[in-house]
Amino acid sequence: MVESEDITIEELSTENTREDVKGMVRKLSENEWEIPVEHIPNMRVPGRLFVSESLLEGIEPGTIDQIANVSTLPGIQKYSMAMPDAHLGYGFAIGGVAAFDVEEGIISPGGVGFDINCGVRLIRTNLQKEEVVPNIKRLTDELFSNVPAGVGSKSRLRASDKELDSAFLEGARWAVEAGYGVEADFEHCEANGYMEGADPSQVSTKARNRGKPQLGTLGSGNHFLEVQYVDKIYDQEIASTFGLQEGQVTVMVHCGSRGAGHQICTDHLKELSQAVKNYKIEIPDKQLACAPAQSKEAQNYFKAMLCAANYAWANRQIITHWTRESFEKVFGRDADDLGMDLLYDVAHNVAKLEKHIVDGRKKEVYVHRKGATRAFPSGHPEVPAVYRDVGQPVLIPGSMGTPSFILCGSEESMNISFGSACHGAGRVMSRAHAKKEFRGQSIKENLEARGITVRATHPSVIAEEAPDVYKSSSKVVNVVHELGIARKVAKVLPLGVTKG
DNA sequence: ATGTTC
Repeated sequence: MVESEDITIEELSTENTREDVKGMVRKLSENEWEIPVEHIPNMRVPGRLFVSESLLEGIEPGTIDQIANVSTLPGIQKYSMAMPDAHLGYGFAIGGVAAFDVEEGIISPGGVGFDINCGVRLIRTNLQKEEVVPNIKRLTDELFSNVPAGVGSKSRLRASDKELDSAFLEGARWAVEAGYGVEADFEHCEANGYMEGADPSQVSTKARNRGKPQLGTLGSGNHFLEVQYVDKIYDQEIASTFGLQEGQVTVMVHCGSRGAGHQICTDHLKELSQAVKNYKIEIPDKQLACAPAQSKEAQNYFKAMLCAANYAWANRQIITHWTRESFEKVFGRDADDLGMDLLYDVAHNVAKLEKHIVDGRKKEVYVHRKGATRAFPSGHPEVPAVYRDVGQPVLIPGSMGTPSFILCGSEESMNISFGSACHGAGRVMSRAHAKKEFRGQSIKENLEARGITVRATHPSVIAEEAPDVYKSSSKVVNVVHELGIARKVAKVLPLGVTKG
C-alpha cells in the first residue's frame, strides 16, 4: 500500500521495476489486467488496468497501489479502473476512473484532480497544410501574443466580479453571449459547455482573486495551443461526420481552470480531510479525502467543482475567439470564411452524475474521471445530434512534437469503463530530470528542423515538455481502440505550438 | 496542474 502523504511523486516512481508490477496483476485479456482484492486490506472491488503488456512495463508499482486504494472507498461500483496512460497522481492515479453510488458512495476531489475540467478542444479550418506552412512562424507568433501563456499569466480580458460569476454559472455559454464565439460553439462542447448546479458561494475569495485575472489564459505545463494538420484518416465515414479530411489544418487547445480550479480543490480538500474523520470513513491514504456523496461537505465541493468546470469551458471558449482573430489577421479572411468551426470540446478532469447499467440494473453514479475522457457511443442522448449516429468525438492530445488523435466513443465503453477512455500520453520523466537531461534551445532546433515551430515563455518549458519525456501516445490510443472503448478516426501532426 | 513551498 502506498501512503503517499509526504512522499513526492518522483520518490515513488524511483521504485519502478517491471517485475514488481507484473506480480501485482492478473492478466484477463491482451489489454485487461486485474488487481485482485487481496492486494491490500479492505478492497471492496478488484482493480482493473486497461493496458497492453508493453505499456504495463512502464507503469509504476505506486500507480497499482493507488488504483487498489481507491477500491476501498464506500459505494465503489464494479472495479477501480485506470486507463493505459495511468501514472501517479494525488491520491487517485491520473488516468483513473471510479464510479460511486449516488446514495451509498462518496465524492472525492482527488478523483478529479487539481486542474478541474482540464480538457481539450479541436477547431476545424478549411485551410490545407500547404497554405499554412509558409505562414506558420507568423501565425504561431500571432497566437503566442494573442493568447497569454505561462505560470501566473494575466488575461487581456479584465473580468469583473459579475463576469466571473457568469463564467462560474454558465461556462462557454456565457463566453459566447459575451461575444467570444458563436452559438454553435457551446452546442459542440461536452455538456454544452456548462453544467447546472454550480454555486459561486462555495468558491473562496482567494479562488476568485486567482481566477479573475486568468480568465482567458493558457497556463503552463503540458497545456498548449497547437496548429496541426490531418496526417491520416483511419475511419473515412466517421471522419466525414466529424468534418475531417487528410491535409486539413486543425487547431487544438489543451488547458483548464488555472489558479481558480487549483484553489477550489485546495480549499475543499481541507474541508473534506476533516469530513472523512467526522464520517468515520477509513481511507488507506490521506490524499483520498472524501465525504458521503449526499453530505453537505461533498455537495459543497461538487458545487464549487462545477464552478471551476464552467470556468474552464469559458476559458477555452475565449481562447478560441482569440485563435480565430489570429487566423483572420494572418490569412486576411474572416473566421467563418476559414471554416473555423468547433469540432468538439472534452473534459478530462471532472466528476459527473451519470446513469450507467451495473449488474443489469440502471443506476445513478458519480463517475470520477481524472485524466480520462468521456467516450459515449452512438445513440447516447448526451452526444450532440450531429454526432449521435457515430458517437462522441474523443480528443487525445499528444505531447509537443508528437501526434494527437481524434477518436470516436464506442459501445464497449458503456460495458467496461463507465463510458470512458484515455486522455493522452503520461509522463515518463519528471520535470526536474527533463531539465537536466535536455536543453530547451536544442529541442526547439530539432523540432524546427522537422517543420514544427515552437513559441514558449522560456527555453526550460521546452526542455520540460520534450517529446521523450512522454509515453507514446500511439500505443496508448491503440489500447482503447482495440478494447472497443473508442475507435481511431484521425491522426493529426503539429505545425506550430505555443506553450507557457 | 499550481502566484511550481501559505
